[in-house]
Amino acid sequence: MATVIGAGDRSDARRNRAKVLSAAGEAFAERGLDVPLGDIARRAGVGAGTVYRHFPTKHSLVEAVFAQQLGELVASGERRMSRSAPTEAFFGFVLDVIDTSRSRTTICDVMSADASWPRPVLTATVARLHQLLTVLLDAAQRAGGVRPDVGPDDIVALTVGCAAMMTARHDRAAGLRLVRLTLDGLRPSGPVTEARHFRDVRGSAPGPACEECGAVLTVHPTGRPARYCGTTCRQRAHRRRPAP
Amino acid sequence: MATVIGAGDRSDARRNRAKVLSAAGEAFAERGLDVPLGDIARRAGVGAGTVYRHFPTKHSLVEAVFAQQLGELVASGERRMSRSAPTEAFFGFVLDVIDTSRSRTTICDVMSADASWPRPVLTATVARLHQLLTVLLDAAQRAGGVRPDVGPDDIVALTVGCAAMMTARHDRAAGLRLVRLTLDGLRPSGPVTEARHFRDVRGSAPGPACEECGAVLTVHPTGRPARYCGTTCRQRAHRRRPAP
Amino acid sequence: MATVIGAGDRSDARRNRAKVLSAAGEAFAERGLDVPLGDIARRAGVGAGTVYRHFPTKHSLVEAVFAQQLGELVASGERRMSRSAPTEAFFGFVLDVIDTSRSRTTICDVMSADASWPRPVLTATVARLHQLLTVLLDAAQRAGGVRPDVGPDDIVALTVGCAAMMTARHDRAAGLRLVRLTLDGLRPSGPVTEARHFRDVRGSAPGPACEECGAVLTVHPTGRPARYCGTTCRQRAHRRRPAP
Amino acid sequence: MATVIGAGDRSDARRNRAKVLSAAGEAFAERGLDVPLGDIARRAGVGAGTVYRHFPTKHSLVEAVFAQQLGELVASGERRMSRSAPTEAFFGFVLDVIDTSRSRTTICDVMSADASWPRPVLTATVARLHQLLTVLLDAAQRAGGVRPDVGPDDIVALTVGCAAMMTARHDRAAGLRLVRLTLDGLRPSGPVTEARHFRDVRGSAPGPACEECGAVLTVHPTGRPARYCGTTCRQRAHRRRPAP
DNA sequence: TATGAATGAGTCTTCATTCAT
DNA sequence: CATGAATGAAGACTCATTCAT
Repeated sequence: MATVIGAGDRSDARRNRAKVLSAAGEAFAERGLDVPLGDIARRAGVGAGTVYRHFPTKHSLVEAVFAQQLGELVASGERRMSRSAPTEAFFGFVLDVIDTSRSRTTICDVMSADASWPRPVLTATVARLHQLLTVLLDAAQRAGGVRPDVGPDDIVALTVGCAAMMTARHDRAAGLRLVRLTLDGLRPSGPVTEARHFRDVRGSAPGPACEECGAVLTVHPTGRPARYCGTTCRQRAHRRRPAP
Repeated sequence: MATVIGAGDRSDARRNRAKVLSAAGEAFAERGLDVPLGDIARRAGVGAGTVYRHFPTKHSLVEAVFAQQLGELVASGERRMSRSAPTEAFFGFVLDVIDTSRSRTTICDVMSADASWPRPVLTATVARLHQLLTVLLDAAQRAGGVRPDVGPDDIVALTVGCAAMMTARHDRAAGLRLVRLTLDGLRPSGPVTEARHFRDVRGSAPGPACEECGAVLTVHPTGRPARYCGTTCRQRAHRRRPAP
Repeated sequence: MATVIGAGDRSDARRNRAKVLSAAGEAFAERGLDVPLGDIARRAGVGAGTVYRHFPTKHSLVEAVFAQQLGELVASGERRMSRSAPTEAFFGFVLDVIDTSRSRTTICDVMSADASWPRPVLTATVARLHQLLTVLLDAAQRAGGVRPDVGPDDIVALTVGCAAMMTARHDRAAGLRLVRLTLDGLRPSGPVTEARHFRDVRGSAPGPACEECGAVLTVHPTGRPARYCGTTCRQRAHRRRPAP
Repeated sequence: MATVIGAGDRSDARRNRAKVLSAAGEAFAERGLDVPLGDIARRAGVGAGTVYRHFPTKHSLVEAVFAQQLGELVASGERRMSRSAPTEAFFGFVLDVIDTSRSRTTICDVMSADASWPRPVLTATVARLHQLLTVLLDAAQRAGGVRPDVGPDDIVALTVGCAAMMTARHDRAAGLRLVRLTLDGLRPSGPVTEARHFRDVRGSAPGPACEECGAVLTVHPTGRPARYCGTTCRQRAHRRRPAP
């Protein structure tokens, strides 16, 4: 069991650890989590064993890289929170997350759950991020800057999605434009659709929605609760079900 | 020197090809593109050699799987185009792409360019998809159902982003709600932000935009063309630049 | 998970499996369980992957090698049992195990429990061997050819010890001579020591023995049961105990 | 170019050397010679470099550990020699070696030649041990306490074998009983077998023996010297030879 | 000087691809 | 032809040994 090294150690060790961390960050961003550890070592200018001494598993290296990056995000978010008006802080933070995620494409892999990579990783940092997001969102919603019917989980998903947009659109400015388009949907004066009549519910479970298309369902005080917004969706959902 | 088998061959060969294709589709969806070829073969109930007879490379198998899936999408899109009103057809198609991508998570990997997987893959089918999208978008825009200042590339990026949202939000209905929120931003009555005054330009290059925040820039007929919308953004961009 | 291959497969596969098995047997005998798998593969004239196909772990290869060797031993023992007189069969079998163990030195590692190698291995075959030994021993004891106060576990330990002797004494004949000297102690007319008055108890727990020197203790029907054969041994055992 | 430190150096260096030595002894006993050097260093509470300062190779550490342990044995043997009657001294010494080898299982690896570990190691100490053994054996034999037809090499092999027995039999008392059973074969009134007529030859080459079963061969002054004790053994040996 | 960080060759294992049956 | 066995180039990880602090 290799000894994991803390911050109080020898200066050269600390320097090496930092070199490895940043090399890994770059490598992951450029080539995905599959880059060989040897490449990272070479990029950092150290031997493979050194990487290993600091991060006893490739897994733990991934963990450390993202923990650091998320840590920086959280720090910047906390700074914003104390310095800006609630709404501004919230949107600024989300934009920060999205924008910086360009240089670490794989953040999706880490934050989203379908990642093939074992991900009970990062739990602590992710939890901190989530909490910060909740606080910021809550404040922004109380200030009237964000529609009240979205919850933290929605924001996380939107963020991941926006990061993906930025990645898909190679032009940074164009990508940001799309992101703004998307995030503007969060404002209370947001866009209006056929299925727009969201109930004013705080949190991530904004009341019953059509299981097929997601439209908000009118709640009747009596009768069997509706699952779909109409016959069309009921039929579609039926077709989707596997034959018994 | 395996002979690749076309559609005109013996029927059992065609059947095998289909079996492999569907097994690979499932496997990729469930476990990502990294699933070993042997597993796919086993799942398909054929030998590894048989997979190779039909697809000379793993790469080409990936290609074929997504070509087929995109092909189905394109077909459904074409059906929509001929049957529905332009705006409805456009949004229906995009929603289709997003919604079905849940069962093949990796569509991002294939459509987005930063995928670690070599992707000059699918060129043909992707081109067809792109063209269909262009046509649908154009029609919807002409019908006034979609704001005129977005181009096909924007739509692709939005689609990829929305697929990511669906993946990140495990609740399908909640995911769809976010997607609608996002796509509503495409409607002409879309949301309005400080940086909203998009110029009415078709295509993926909607005129000069702030390189930092994406806001549209007012073009002055004389003088040096602006790169940023203001001092704030200029300063930000400056900080982003690596030290010389 | 590589597919492990049974006996009913392709002939070349079977041949390769056999080649690997015998190469591994030789290699383990010559150089211990630590020989690199690559060396075994080279010795067998196959690729590393082939070894892997047949034995998904190095562990399982070790397992298979010893299972086979023990299997052969068991078979020969069973043959002896049906063909020879009990005492002859018993000694013949034990000598067989000891003598053949020269060509597979590491049998100790597998049969003895302190082997650093994970050894819940082989349980089935070892159990069979143990049972055969029990039957043979029992028959020989009933025939009066083996003193009645030893149990199967004693025989296993003696066997392991004798194998070690053979290994330590490079001259095969001289080694066998020592082994005979040792095994002769099993005969009813065996050697006589100060502590020789073993109780006539069958099995591996032949009644109370001095915890220090192993001499058989006289059992008194009353009083506190003795742990040592005398003051000398009690004192020695005391010195051995760690200070409190 | 680490300087090896002798016994005449600073006292803390000597203390460190001792700590490493004892830590290594424990580690080898518990986990075999394969225990990583780093673990030994940690167990000793020193840095890896310190281990290296005292023992320039892992090999030399092993050497030192066993040299020390054997040294202790030799010392105790010499004490016995001067204090006890010859026979008692001999058997006491051998039992000592066997019994203490329980706490350093790997003595077999060091004393027996097939050890995968390079062993021209301990030559000096082993030679001393060997010499002591020879003296003790000789005295015991002259005193009539040990049969005259065994040599020092036989004793070494018996000792190694008995140590293996102790290891194989987890119950210490039961193990000791087996050991006594075995060592009793060394007494002049030892057991008698079909192949028992050992010639009274001192040393490790006690005259011509059957190459197959080890029985002593009658030497005829004329004719071709016999290699086997009879037709049965000749046939067995023939079957053992590899096909040409 | 002692420490423990760095090194890199060597080991096991995987898997895309080829090829004998 | 289909099958699945063989191949061998990587990749993750270990650890004896060296060397900077």
